[in-house]
Amino acid sequence: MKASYKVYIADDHTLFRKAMVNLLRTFPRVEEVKDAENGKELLTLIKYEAPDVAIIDLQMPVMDGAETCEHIIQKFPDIKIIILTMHDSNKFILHMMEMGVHAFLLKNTEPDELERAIYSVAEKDFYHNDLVASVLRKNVKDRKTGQRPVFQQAELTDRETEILLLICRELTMKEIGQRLFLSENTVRNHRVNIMEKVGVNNIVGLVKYAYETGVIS
Amino acid sequence: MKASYKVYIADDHTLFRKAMVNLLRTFPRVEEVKDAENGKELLTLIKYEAPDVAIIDLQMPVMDGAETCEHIIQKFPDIKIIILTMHDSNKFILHMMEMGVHAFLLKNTEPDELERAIYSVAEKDFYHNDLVASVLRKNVKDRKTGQRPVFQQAELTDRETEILLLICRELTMKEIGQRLFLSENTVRNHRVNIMEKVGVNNIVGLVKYAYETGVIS
DNA sequence: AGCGGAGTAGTATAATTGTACTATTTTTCT
DNA sequence: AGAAAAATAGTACAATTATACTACTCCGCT
Repeated sequence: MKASYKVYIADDHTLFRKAMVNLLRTFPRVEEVKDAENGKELLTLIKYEAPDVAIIDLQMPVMDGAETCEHIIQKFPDIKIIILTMHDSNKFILHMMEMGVHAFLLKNTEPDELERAIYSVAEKDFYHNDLVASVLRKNVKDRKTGQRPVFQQAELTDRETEILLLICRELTMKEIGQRLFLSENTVRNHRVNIMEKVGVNNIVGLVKYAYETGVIS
Repeated sequence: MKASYKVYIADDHTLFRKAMVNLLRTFPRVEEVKDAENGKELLTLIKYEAPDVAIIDLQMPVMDGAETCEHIIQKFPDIKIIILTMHDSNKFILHMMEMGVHAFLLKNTEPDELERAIYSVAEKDFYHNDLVASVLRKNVKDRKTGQRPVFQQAELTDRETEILLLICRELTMKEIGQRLFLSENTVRNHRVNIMEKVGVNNIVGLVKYAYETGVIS
């Protein structure tokens, strides 16, 4: 067991990130802190020198949390990952647990829970908390009601993402078809496929999905 | 000119809030920092002892940023207010400028800009930055294109907010009617009125409005 | 050479939303 | 007490979305 750890943090909100750096430096067993604005920047830092723990915001532009984690887990399996997220409803959590992420914290946890989580993932490989427990519970429920389990969540294709973005811009299928030189029917099929994939059954669910996964804003 | 200031901060994300408290304490001319989880709690603190500057997250549950500001400005006109917001697209900024808010910062500003803003509002009553400038520009554009100017934005009634929330939970008008013991028609009328008020013409616009103004998540 | 995924396009029907009004009752404010 | 705002409920029609399928083409992979 190491006495102290290198911790990196990636978050696009500078104020939050810098404040977190400050906070992390107050933790006695954190010896070094670096910060990155997005996933790409974090990977650059990591290539130069690997940390013990990486704290990653799930909602980021440029390279989002999920994508960043995938890279890190594949190329730097020794780095422990703590995900920060806004919403407990997050549909990706289970998927990311399977991927091998080590902890999930809501942004409204207490600083000392973060501290405990850091030491826990560094030493015991995983930090189990209420958020994780509730996601597991939800997954069981989903299976019972016959809904698509969260971890079967498929990624959207480029075309699908493009159409989702236009839906979120308040365009109808007809308008999207005109803009992309596609049949209205094709666009509608894409939308149905997207709804299938993300597990919702109306347009409101799509917009929420877009917000919650960082596809927009 | 005072040598140092009392600063309070209200934000529902504990981790961010606590980290901000830490950060604020590193500012040499900030002598005291207190934090609150929401608007209501902030007002309680203020009633006990008024700060020089209040930093408020626009997106909060319980009592949101806009509501909190209104209270503070009316009852404690000496307190300077700095608003923190995620999105630069925020429809309320102009309205709140008219209300008398003293500064607006995106959550991705640098810590030292926050520091400058605190001293500026405390001494010169206002902190003018790019965000404010861009909102003013947008407003001019809106007037030109004949769109509803941002500051004419009407507030939603309690019932309307209640229904907007249920719409965002992916319920249809029928389901909302059943839940609230209302006619489906009544719910639909409310929705039309909401769409009128917020200046959109479909449900996607409503959900986006809810996200961007902090009505949800 | 054939399989699977992605993208394209279609038909058909049911359900819901969007638009445009009128009208009554209740609450709130002055 | 009277006016204004909010909440309630309705009708009618157009447009869009939701559900459930089939079918063809193109491209990359093994």
